[in-house]
Formats: sequence, structure tokens, C-alpha cells
Amino acid sequence: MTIKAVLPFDFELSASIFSEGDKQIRRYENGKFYQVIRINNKLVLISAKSSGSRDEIKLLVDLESNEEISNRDRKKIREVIYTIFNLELDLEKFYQDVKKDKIMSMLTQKLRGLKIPTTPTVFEALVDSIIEQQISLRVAHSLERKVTKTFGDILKVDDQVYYVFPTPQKIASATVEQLRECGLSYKKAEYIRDIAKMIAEGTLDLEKFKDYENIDEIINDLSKIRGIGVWTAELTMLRGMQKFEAIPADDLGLRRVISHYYCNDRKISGEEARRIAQNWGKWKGLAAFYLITAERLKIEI
DNA sequence: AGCCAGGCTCTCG
DNA sequence: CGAGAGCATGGC
Repeated sequence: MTIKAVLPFDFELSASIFSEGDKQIRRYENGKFYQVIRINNKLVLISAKSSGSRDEIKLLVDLESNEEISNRDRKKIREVIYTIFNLELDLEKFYQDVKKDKIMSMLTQKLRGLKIPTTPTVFEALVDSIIEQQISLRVAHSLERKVTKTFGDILKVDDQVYYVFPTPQKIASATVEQLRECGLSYKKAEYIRDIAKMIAEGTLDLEKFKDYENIDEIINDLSKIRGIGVWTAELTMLRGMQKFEAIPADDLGLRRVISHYYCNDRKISGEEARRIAQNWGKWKGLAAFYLITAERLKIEI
């Protein structure tokens, strides 16, 4: 399967974020990306590498599964890969819109072609965001890994074991105690199980929020759910709904990074962070991702 | 050792 | 109502 990306796109740079973390969940090694996705209730391992020249970049994708893959499945797989790497996102528009911000403009030149990843489902983005509330990312990632390995399904390919993120149904049928054994607090275990239950029962549809034009409406609706505040809603939109305008400006880490590039590392409030983010127009969250990546790669102005 | 880490809810006064 | 406690685990 080959998939064309909207340029500019730097696959190596964009996928490098996956080179850390649990290799049984996502892997990026020697220019190749691996992840198991669930398509029409079948597990499929995708492995993708880039090929092409300056004016055309394609992803070459191999598929492995224990089940027959239909044309209908292939269509869906293609869509999910588009989503994971945001292949249709036109970064040039972002770069144009932030040109007046000298700092961001410089970073976009250094990180040209960096696309932000999106989770295959909104549910996954939401669960991870809840887990990441308040605790350090290091701890959070360890808990996320345990949740995926405890409740996620397994696909074995060539002696390699891969885990896929659990379905809402699987978590809905788990007990709070089982979730707590993954290291979650009692409250977080409840939030996550309750949300999973609502989805399983059909009273909550997270995917529909992708169609909402107005992100404030999404924040408003999501905030009614126990365990979700503004920060969680914003992070979920950015990671799981392709809402690149959403920015979790109250985020401690993000405030630190914004301050690093814009305020000489002085402590800034969420309000100040939002003010600076005004420069980034409808790309606030994407710009935030660029800042975080810039810091990770130790890029200095 | 103890305190803080990409928040949120619940409970007091 | 606004402030404050409590929560989970890992790292410093």
C-alpha cells in the first residue's frame, strides 16, 4: 500500500517521537514505523517507511494480520494512517500564518516538515490525557503502558508481540480494582471506566466531536463529564481530534517551554501563555507541539 | 526523606 | 462561592 503525503513532510523527523517508549506498542527503528491498529475489529500490524523525492513523498506500508484483509478494511487502514501522521495537513499554511512571530518562524524553519501525530481514536487520546493529569509524564507513560498491556489485545507477528490500545468495551467490563492495579488512583480508575462504559452503552460518542467546528463547544461538552476539565479537553482535542487550534495553555510543561523560548525561563501563568499563543492564530496547539519538539531536540534560537 | 510532577473533584467554612 | 486537602508512582 502506498500513501501520498501533503508536502512539506519529513517522515524521519515526524516519526522520531515514536523511537522512545514501549516497542511492543509503537516502534520507530531504522526508518520504519510499526504499530498495530484495530480495523473493523481486526488487528493489523502496519509497518511504514517513506520513499520519494523533494516534490513527492510517499509512505510505503506493509500489512500483517491473522485475518483476511478486505478492500473495505484497506480503505479504513488508509484513513487511519492518514490520521496517525496527519498526512493531509498542509503545514505551509501554518508556516505562513506564524511568519510575523520571529521565534516561531525560526523554529518552523528548523523543524520544517514536522507533522503532529494523532491517535487512531479519540478515546485513546482522552484516556491518556486523564492519566497524565497532575503527575509527571514519566509516571504517566508507565501507567499508560500498563493499561495497554493489561487490557489491550495482542497480535503476534514473526515472534514479535504487539499490543493495541484497549477498546472502551474492554475497559468498561473491567473493575475499578483491576484498573487500580495498573497504578491509577481510585478516582482516575473511576473516571476512565465510567467514560468507557458510556461509550460501550452508546450514550457517549467521542468521535463525533471531530466534526465540531467550534472548539469551545467541545470543551463545554467534555467538561460535563466527571474527570474532564479544560486542560484535559484541550489536550484530547489536540492529540485525538486534529484540532490544531486547541492549546492546553494551563499545562505546566507547556508553560515552561513557552517561557523558555519567549520569556527567558521566568515562571508564567496560563493566562500569559494564552496571550503569547494568540500569535499563532488557528495553529496554537500545533505551534505548542513545535515548541515542545524544539526543546526535546535542544534547538535554541 | 520528602516533595513535586502536563489536574480534578469533593469537602469544608 | 473560594480555598484546601487528597490522590498515584517515580525521580530528584
